[in-house]
Amino acid sequence: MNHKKDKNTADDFGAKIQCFVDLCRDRGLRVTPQRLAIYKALVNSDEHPSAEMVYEKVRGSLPTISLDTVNRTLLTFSEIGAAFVVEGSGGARRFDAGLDNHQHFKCVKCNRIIDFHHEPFDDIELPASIDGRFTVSRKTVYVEGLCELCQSH
Amino acid sequence: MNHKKDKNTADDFGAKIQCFVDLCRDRGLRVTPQRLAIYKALVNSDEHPSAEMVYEKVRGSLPTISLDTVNRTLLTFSEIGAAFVVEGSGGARRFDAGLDNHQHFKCVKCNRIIDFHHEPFDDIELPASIDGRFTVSRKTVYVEGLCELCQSH
DNA sequence: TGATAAATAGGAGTAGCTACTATATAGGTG
DNA sequence: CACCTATATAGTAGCTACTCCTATTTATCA
Repeated sequence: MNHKKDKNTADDFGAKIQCFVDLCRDRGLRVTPQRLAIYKALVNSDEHPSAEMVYEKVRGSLPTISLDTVNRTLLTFSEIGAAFVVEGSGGARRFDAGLDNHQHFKCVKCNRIIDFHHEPFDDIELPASIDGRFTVSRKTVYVEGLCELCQSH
Repeated sequence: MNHKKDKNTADDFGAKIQCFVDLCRDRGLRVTPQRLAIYKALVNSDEHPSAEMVYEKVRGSLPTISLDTVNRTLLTFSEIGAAFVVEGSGGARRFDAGLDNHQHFKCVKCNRIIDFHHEPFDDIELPASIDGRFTVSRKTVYVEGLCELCQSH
């Protein structure tokens, strides 16, 4: 279930890297030592790191790498599908008066957050592994994509 | 369905404000003109504003208010339950290699993001109002609360 | 109405990007 | 297999979104 709990076997790991290299070539991206190191650091992390966290890891093998390269590279990865940005993270904190039950759709282009309401989502049943282990204060369905204004470009 | 589509009637609005005033008093918080103005701006907004956006609105009636006050006040509101922070917003961008289907639990105290996997969540059915209107690139169940380490304090 | 604990304004400091430019290099080509 | 060139990188500067601090103001209660 937890795909990162134990160290990946050498074969697993090699396969993932090969996959990644193929993906880069496929998209016409060069396979640089920086990109490889950043990808490895990301795959070997189980904390959903920020750019800063990846930067600290990668500096072990590439001491002169810059934080900007790490950030840019991680964004590039999310464009080619080698990684993704954890939902809602990044950018300014947003507030909601929370007057009614609703869920959020976020446009990844213009950053608008649009409410919608689908009753079945109002009371999601969490598995016991979560409910028992953590104190849950909020659970919701979260949707991302392009809003109607931004898709017409 | 969309609770903010039309202007609230004067009565609705008055009731909300009264509710808010009662809540403040209940929690021993003073009802200041700043707090009222900020709350009104939030309730009348349908964009899930950032502190900056609320700041711009409130400056109309309180030209000398500071951004820090707006930020601090909005956070106070979320502590007393008069508002809440939109899931995942705020803080640094976080990355995920996305090798398996999984959902995220975020600890609001230590900011760790912990994977969990519950198969029924892998393919959530969105209502037609969303699927038809937007280009959806990502949909997930998102859970927030206190992790096992942080609840023991 | 006066006292006081709480709240605010303003400014300084910090984190996390983001844009820019000169240098370096991956990978195709002859 | 050395060269060429478009792509990528390092380093720096600038910007946004907070966050912390302190002096001043003010909502509330006696």
